[in-house]
Amino acid sequence: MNYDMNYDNNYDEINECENEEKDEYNNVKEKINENENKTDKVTDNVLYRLSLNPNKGGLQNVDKDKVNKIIYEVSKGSAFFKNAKEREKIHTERIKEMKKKYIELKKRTLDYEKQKIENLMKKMENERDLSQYIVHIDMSKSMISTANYEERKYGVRSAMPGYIALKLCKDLILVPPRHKKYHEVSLEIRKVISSYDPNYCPASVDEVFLNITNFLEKNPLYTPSKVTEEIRQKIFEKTKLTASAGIAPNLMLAKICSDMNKPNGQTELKNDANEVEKFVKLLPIGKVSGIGKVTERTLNELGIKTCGELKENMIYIRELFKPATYQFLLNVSLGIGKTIINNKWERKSISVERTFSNISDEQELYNKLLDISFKLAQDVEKENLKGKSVTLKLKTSGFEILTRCLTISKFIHKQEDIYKVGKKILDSCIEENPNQSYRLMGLRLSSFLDSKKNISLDKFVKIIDNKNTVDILAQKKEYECPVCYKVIRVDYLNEFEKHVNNCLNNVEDIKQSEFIENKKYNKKFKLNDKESDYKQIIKNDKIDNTTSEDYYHKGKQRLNNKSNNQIKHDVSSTSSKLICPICKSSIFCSTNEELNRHIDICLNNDIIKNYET
DNA sequence: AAAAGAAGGACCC
DNA sequence: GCCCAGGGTCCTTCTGAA
Repeated sequence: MNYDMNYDNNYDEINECENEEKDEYNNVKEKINENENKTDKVTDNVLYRLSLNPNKGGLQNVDKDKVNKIIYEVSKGSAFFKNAKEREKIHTERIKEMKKKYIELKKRTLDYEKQKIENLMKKMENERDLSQYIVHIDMSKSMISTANYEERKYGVRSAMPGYIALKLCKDLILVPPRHKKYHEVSLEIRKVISSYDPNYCPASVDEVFLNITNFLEKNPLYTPSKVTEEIRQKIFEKTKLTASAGIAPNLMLAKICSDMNKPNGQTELKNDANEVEKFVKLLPIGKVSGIGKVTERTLNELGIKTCGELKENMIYIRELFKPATYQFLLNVSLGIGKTIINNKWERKSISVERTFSNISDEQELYNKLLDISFKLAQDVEKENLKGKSVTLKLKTSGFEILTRCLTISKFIHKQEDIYKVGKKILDSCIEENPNQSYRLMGLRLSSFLDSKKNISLDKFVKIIDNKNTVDILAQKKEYECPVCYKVIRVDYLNEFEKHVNNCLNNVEDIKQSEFIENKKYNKKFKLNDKESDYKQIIKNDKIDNTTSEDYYHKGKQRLNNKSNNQIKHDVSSTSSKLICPICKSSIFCSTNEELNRHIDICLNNDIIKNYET
């Protein structure tokens, strides 16, 4: 079967393929039912979940029949399969509810709403930005670790468990990925690409977005497809790797296009409203990045297979889905996407997780935690991060995933500290469910203290001006410390700076106060037994009375102050007056936002210093 | 009362 | 001989309060 569709010329082919897929799917289903004598819907859907996704590239010429059967037979009865079934049941239930609602909605006329939504869509279409030429380059199919094209012919996909892959393809040799090589290669590629757009954005190891609009302007002899051709050619020369590419007026469409001519070809969607509409109308929703298995099936069950059908049904989508999803789907249905490439990525979390053979023994679990905390601390150090939220992730032997998160008031990065917090969570998990055995454990650090990003003095000055209270260059003023969340009164900025430095230095250790502050956590995780418990867990951590007092107050303060814009200057107000644990100055909190700004400022104390002199 | 934090999911590569 | 990863992001729902 040929899934190599050419969207530029033949749109009908898409529909044909869709039907063929469906037929084939039913075919497999029947065969399995024959063998297994099972006809329940759940199995049916689980199969859908486990089956190959025919939308993805590189799967033409695969005997999907056979592949699906093998996957099914090897998987059935496993804990994984049972879990998939369970999840599927829940999903199916959800869909049933939606359908009911959908039918109800269809009975109503909704003329007014329809009009409204149509107007909105028209407006969006009119404002469609067609001025940009975005290119998406995808190398993944030529270099990715587990499933290359040869293997794919056998139906092997990445993330497939080895034993299944081996059944599919007896001669399969699992080659360990060579990350170094990847790195070198991707550097080469990026070098090439940056000459066409210095602001390109690496979307992943093997994917890149770039905007060639500027290049085209400067080189009028080129056409978009010619530029892309050249890029791919250069990449090939340098790395001997093929790449597929998509050219379109926005990121979303470019990505879809790059998927259409794999592994070594390109597809262009012209910057023309009619072309885009035509393209989108017949586009299967599953092709869109962001619509995965679940959403695809949900929409399918509502009779929506293409973006065109999606567009027709937006009124119902609006009622059936949550606002963010609705907004997303609305854009999708119109083929509207981002036209600006944002290459500024900042990480929000960092994590390590490991799968292992089932463990129920407490001690072994703690050992795993130790290992993982080491690995995480290493990574954290490499990235030079400090965070104050630690999340423990566990997967039971039955493939159920649970995550528990604990946020403390200090930013941590050291292995011992990560371990301490992780252990606290693990303790409570074990207590909750003593004999549970697990097959995976993970730790994540988040809520970072960002020391470099986004801190400019301008911002600070502006904020202060807006508030019309403090001038940065004036003296005897109040500043909010970004670390301790408090307002400091100082005569000179360097005092303030000193304060911040102190705060930053003290960020290191987790003290008892950290845990005490987190009352909710204490309750939930049964940590009321303070002294004895803490002494064991946090060894060598002396309790600084002032500090713990203050943090306690701070926690209280924050809760008290949620909404009010109160009293920045009322020194006598007991509820708002705090002593900074670091510099011992009186401080006055109002909103968290302000406190955050304060943080930025403190972190930037170098700049402040320069400014001052 | 609103904002935030926690837990759970869906998705992507 | 093992026996469906691991690293991220974003969205949604629930909770809750000294």
